[in-house]
Amino acid sequence: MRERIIEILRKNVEIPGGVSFSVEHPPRAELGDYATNLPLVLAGLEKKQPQDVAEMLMRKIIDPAIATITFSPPGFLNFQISESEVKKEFTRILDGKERYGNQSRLNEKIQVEFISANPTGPLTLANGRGGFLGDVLSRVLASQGFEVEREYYINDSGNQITTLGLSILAIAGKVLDDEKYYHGDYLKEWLDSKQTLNWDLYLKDPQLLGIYVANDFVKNLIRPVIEKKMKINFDRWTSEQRDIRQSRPPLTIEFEQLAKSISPDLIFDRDGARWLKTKKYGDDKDRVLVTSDRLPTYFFIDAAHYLETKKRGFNHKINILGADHHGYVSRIQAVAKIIGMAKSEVIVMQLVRLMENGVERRMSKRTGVYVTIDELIDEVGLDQARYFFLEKNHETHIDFDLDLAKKRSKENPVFYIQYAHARLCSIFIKEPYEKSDFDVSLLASESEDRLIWKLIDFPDVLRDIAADYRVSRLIRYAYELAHNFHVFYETERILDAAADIKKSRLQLARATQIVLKKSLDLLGISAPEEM
RNA sequence: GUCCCUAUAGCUCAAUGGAUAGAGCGCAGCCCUCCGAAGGCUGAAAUCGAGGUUCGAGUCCUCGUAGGGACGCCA
Repeated sequence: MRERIIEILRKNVEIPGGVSFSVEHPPRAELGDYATNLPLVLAGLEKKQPQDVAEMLMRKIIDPAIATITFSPPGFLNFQISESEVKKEFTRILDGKERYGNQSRLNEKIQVEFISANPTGPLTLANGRGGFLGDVLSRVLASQGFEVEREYYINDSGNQITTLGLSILAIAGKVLDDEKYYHGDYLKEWLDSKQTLNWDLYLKDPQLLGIYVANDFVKNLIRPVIEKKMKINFDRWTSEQRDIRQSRPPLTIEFEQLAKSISPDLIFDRDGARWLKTKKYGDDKDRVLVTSDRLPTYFFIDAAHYLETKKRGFNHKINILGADHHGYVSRIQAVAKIIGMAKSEVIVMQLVRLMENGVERRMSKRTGVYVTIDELIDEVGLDQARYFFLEKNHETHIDFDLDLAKKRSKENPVFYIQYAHARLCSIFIKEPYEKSDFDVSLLASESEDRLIWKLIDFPDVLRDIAADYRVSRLIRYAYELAHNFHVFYETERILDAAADIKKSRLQLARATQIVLKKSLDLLGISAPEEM
């Protein structure tokens, strides 16, 4: 509906290009359904009084969707939407059902890479946070017409894999233990599950053992948790080893040649190493591609990975990373520019701190005492876990209160939303839904009006999320929708109202059920029919 | 030392530069002869500090203060 207002404004008024103005709900409902600051904006531009501009605009804006226009100081126009237009939008919900709020296909491919945890152990809470964000964001983007690929990148080679192999050797007593090795119980469990191992081979090549362990971890510790516990599915599990390092012809060489073709000095040798001049693209220093030991760095491989993504037709990539990677952002964005990817975004998730009895419990992959995401889901439930992680914007730190999360308290916001859905379902158990005509003018009480407007906002919410990736908006939306419904339900009678009113209220309840269910589906939170 | 994130009610969080800063928890109360009280309603309570930009700043800029994080030819 907001887009419709903007359209109407542009159709009736000549607005210079590049001028940005707002269309939003006014702070108080009695002012109108939508408000714009256009008079203020244009007055500033044309050096006129906002009120004069507003009066001129009020004469010009004519559209059947707009019933009345009023001016309010210092320079806003308030619109009241006509009843017929409200009914039209309302009907779109009932007819569109679960497709309400979707946009038509755009023919634009986006890759969302997320989680991509090191395969050296089970998934942490931070992995969980990024996972839920990527999952919901992918679904919202798909609803807005983008062709989305969800990618999990397995870092199954490199130094941390060698360390993993050495860690097993240390636990088996074959090499001396070291502080930098991994020490979690899961390593011992892996070792115990193996009858015989070719120690001579692995002592000679610890990375070989690391690859073996990492593959097992992905297969047994990571992938089942993602798919079965977190209920997240990926379109592509990309292996660093298989898909990037062993690509023929080598992607790394292709990247290097591409960089050289842009400018020969982008690649240079210094101190026996090979460098990429990322500084030229906004990084604070240049970065090494090949070490003086002639080994490609993780960064070089990642550059090759970006190139591979681009070559498969993606001109837009969203990469969701943990907070510890923030120093990595500018160099990978430099790569995106070099390979000519049109849009590249890196979302850095801020930390999750685990609080227990008022004190922080350290999370570390190397101590083996941190709480894993599957453990958390087992304790608090998937719906709760998703809600807690998605509730806050990705740039805020989360203090995850374990005690509170474990408590299945009645005041829980998840139950609040689910209860609204269960209440709706119970209405239609008593009175099976039938499509019928209805009269919006009979839904004129404050609680009904608010509920209707909340429903109509839904497509705008999805549109906003697709633009700024703030998935927490959808959590808020679902909560507010549930609240508006609860108020409506407490204030107005549905089943024992007069026949014509009942008919209209049942349509309103139906529309609410549709949108609430869809919101929960997008969030990956279950919508129980009874509880 | 450099860089990133954060600072709003007792606590956890909202608020595309817009009108009287909103919720939940907690606290003090009220509402089931009535479609599900896992609900509704009422009340007390807040923008870290100092400048600046703007018709207008919680929001943008500068400088402080405080908390968290990152700074390797590791990944």
